[in-house]
Amino acid sequence: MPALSATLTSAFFDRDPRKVARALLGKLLVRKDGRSRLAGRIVETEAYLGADDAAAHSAAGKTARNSVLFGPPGIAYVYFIYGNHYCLNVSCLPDGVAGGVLFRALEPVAGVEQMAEARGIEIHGLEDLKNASLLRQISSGPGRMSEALGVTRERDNGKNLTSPRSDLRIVDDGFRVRKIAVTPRIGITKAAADPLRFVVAGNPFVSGRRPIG
DNA sequence: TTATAGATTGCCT
DNA sequence: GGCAATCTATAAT
Repeated sequence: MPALSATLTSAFFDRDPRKVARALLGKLLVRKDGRSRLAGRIVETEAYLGADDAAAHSAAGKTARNSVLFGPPGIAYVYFIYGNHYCLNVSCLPDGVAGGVLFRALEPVAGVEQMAEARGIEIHGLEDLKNASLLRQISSGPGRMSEALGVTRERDNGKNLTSPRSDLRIVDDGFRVRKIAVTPRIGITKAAADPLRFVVAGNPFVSGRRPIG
């Protein structure tokens, strides 16, 4: 990791989820797992606004499940969906105001083989490490990237992502994305037309059939 | 107490 | 392209 890397602070998340979702593109999501370090570059996010967003988990008010979204910024909100998958979000806006950003896809950067193993994908040698379609299966989708990084509700929900000692953090290593595309969000039925999904244009690790841009 | 939909994925045809 | 897997929250009995 370059010398000028910095963990994002709570101030970064203390603003409109649309701004946070856009600004997160190109940052690194880093997991410290014992002696190993797993990292992926964020290439796809979705903004979930508070009270005015029918598709947001916070839309119906505060419950035990979604309380993190109503708390201070920079906290991990992890939920279990369809009986199969975990999805990772980060809370935005000040304590008392709901809002968050869903992480949807990563480009694997470090610990690629361990992430593949967590996904049940076999990687054998340099040949596979260059196999784009194989690498794509590791973390191109919210459930996939959570599995690759070992994210679960039990382990990570409520975790402060802005603490330097956290085993799950978001790091700015100076990388800047070239172009950002904005589209409607994926897999929702309410407020489905709103352009609140942000992707790195042309990046092959974005979820879905083909790259955007 | 029972039913249903859900911020998904992988396997089937 | 269709659909099952399988947990959770919430709505409907």
